[in-house]
Amino acid sequence: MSHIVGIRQTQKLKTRQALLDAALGLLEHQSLSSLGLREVTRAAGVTPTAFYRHFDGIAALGVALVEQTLDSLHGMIGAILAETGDSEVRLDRSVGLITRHVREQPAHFRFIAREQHGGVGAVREAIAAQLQRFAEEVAAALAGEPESRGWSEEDLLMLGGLYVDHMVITASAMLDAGPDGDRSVARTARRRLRLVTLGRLHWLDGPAPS
Amino acid sequence: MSHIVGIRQTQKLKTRQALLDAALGLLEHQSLSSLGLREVTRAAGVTPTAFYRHFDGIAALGVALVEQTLDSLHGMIGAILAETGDSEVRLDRSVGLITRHVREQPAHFRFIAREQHGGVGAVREAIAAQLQRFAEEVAAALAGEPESRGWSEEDLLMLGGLYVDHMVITASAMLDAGPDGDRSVARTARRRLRLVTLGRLHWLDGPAPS
DNA sequence: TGTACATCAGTGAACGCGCGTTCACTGATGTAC
DNA sequence: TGTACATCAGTGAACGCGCGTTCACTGATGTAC
Repeated sequence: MSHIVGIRQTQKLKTRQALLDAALGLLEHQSLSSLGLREVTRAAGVTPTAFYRHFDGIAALGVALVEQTLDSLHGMIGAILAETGDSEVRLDRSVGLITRHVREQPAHFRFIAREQHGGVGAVREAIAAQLQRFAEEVAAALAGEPESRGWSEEDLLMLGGLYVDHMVITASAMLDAGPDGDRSVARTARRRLRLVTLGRLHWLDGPAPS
Repeated sequence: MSHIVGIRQTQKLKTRQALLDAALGLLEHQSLSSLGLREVTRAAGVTPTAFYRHFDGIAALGVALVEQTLDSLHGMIGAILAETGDSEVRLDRSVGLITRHVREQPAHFRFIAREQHGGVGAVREAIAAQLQRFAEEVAAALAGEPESRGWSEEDLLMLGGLYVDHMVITASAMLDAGPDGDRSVARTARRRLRLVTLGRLHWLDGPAPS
């Protein structure tokens, strides 16, 4: 019981992380299904054989990458939900937070956008499950706001999902646009959010949803 | 000048189409960047060498596939825009049209959703250009409606893009959900559209957009 | 219409290469006493 | 603390395989006269 973490385990985790980091870097310009095991180990500085001490294969590494990557998105969502104040200001800050995170962690967002509909089933499912969790978290936060009085669970989840999907779309658009296009993408994202917010405020005016 | 189309040209086009069809079929379960040239020619029933009579490489085939595939989406968008009548009914019909098209041409939608953020730059750009065109078409159609009085060009384009993005998201969700999930995905899609429509109707009530 | 030549879509053999996976191994770390 | 043994993360050689691309070719189609 002596060591809580031994030298061995520490080193193993370091190698594992090196593999994950190397993979994420390589995925900037290709997709997971074309990523080679030898390519990853070469970039990580270990032999191909060592890979199998950590993952069954590239698909398993992809799933691990989903967990790790979505932690960073989770922090961002938390920060957005913590925003308070006038809705126009909040909306501005939300888009600002997305912009900053995308610029700080471009590889993470690119990975999620790319593999969300990518060729590796297990990874697609892992991403879908995490984004679903995010949508539920957003829905739960929305439920606490006065604007949501009278909303059904289902409608809150619909709106939460809409926000999450838009976050991914906006991040992806920023990546495609490059730093020079940030302002323009942010401008459009703000307008889209404003439109959705307006729809939200008048949701209960309309005909009963079917 | 005798023949408008000779036997040779006809046969060549047939082989080219066989390559495109074979590729689209194979892309159901993988992404373009992992698709092999030999794999495609094998499925199309020609030798690997023949491929080069039609395309420079897999990326060029991908771009050709974008053109072909988006023609089918274009028809769908036209059908949606042609819908008239009460907004609740239109919205219902639009979602119905998407559902039907997705079930009839699943490979086309899957390809677009997957490669929109995929690993092949030329293909990503081709898809982005076509979706931008679609957004402009939708914006032009929206401009003619009475609900758009007072809307700026920029806002119309923002809304057009929002509709197009949602069409892709909905189609992708249908594919992921499988036939049994169609009803539930359609239900959520209708609500999202309804929310956006409500936002549209109150767009000019809010503060001046910045 | 018939003939002689040109074109060119598709063939089949060949190439060098990097891939994923296996195996027996090494030597540092961990454990029992 | 010291010793003897067990564990196991990472090594390095080897394998068979399918890949993309090249090349000279064939024979049906097209063209000129």
